Amino acid sequence: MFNEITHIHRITNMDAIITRFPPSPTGYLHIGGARTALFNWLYARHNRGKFILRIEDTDVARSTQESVDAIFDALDWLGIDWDDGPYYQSRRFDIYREYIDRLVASGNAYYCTCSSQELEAMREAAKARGENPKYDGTCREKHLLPTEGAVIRFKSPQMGNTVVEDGIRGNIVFSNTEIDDFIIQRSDGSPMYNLAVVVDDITMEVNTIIRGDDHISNTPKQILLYRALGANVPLFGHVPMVLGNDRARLSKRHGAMSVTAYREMGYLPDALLNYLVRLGWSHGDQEFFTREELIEKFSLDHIGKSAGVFNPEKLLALNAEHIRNAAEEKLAPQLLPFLAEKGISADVSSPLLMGAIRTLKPRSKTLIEMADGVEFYFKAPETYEEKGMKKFFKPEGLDPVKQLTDALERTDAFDEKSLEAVFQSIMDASGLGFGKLAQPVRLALTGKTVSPGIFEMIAALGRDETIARLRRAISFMEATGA
RNA sequence: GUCCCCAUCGUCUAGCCCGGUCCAGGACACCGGCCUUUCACGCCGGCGACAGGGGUUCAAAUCCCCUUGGGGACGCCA
Repeated sequence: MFNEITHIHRITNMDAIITRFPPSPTGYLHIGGARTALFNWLYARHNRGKFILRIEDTDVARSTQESVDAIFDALDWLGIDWDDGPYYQSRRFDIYREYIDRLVASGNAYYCTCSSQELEAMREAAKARGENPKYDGTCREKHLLPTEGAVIRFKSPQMGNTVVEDGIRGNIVFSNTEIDDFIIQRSDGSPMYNLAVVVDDITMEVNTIIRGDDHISNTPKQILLYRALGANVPLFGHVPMVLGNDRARLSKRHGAMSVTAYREMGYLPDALLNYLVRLGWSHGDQEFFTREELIEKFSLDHIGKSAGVFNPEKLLALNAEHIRNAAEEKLAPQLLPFLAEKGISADVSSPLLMGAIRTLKPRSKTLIEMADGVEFYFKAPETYEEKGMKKFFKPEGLDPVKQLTDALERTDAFDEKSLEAVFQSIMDASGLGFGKLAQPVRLALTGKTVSPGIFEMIAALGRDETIARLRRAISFMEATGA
């Protein structure tokens, strides 16, 4: 795919790969955009190249500062950093003007005064003829001078082909008859997309463009622009798009599509990154990747060509796996906000938090689930689960629980091994099975019938709190006649 | 409508470029079982795909063509 020949031929500056991510700030950063950013970022990082962030806000009417901030926020959370920028196209109009002037001067562009009604009529006429709807070239040879309200069009060749050498798909041939004289400058003097990107990529020396395959049809136009401007054409790689479960292009109706929504739902950025990159890229049978592995192993030649369906369930499973594999110290700061929501303020590095996280890691698919599971460590139970009480707070269990509590009070070591020995001695003495002893204790400690393993949990909770909770439960049992 | 892209289990994919080792491998989901103090984790097993048709070849998931299906673009949006 990206073979040696292609590299030597296309990229003249051999020592650095320069990629970019150019979002237009018309909303939050969505899943698809994040994936594109990720591919470019990974490719640059893998090759020790440069990654540029550029805000494409030439459409002043639709661009907002809130969107810009939301994009920064999302990229920051994902840990996608940039080496250059952010550039704002809205601040580069002088540069575009200069290049447009060059195009007009060299006869590669011309002024056009056709009205939108006329344009609409042309498209209809072309369609009626069974052709691709396009501008018919009315003003092409008029040599119009700049006038109020005139646009500038690129004079594209009417014969021959333009071929896109795509690093992922190979060559894609377009007949130039399909490419019309597209507008490069609006009547208000602002540049249009195709012109602005090309000028930016030329001036920023971007030599590798990885983007969604919805841009394929723009590519021949851009190549024509590069040539007219006498610039080197960069290497293109069009990655397949992400679809919703109905195989339609991803949109809001497919559920949570903003990157930050996943932060709020308790996902780890590394899990989202892992999922997104695997949607379209593969490395043999490997499914789980750390961020470092991704940088090390990412390459363009294992990007598939077909569109993929976004599967939230697989993302969830991957998130669980990342939680399981993450260090407690790494999870703690990310968990804090979720605990805060429950009114729990914990010290990031407290032994209690570390222990709590350790016991919940294998049973939490999200940080929200983890926060729920961790809650009891910080809040002693105020009530006991109804069906648990009926089942486990029974008279015959009272005595063993008392004995266990006394025994725990006399125990120095509070590690899992010692705790197991203490339990064993009570079981031996009372003749009770493990479950008969463990379940009442679990209920006493957590208020619930479901929790982490009894020994790891007690070890994490600590002696004082464990005994206090057991005593409280004993009084409760005695008071209710259990 | 015109042009372009794509096509392996329900989904993400390995394999395809360099045909035989593939009666197609992994993962998610689902179903069984094991482990077990609860819930998970983990482990074992099951279900499940080369879109269809033509070629080429001793041999095709792999190469070629057609059909069908899906997606994208066609804007004074990006």
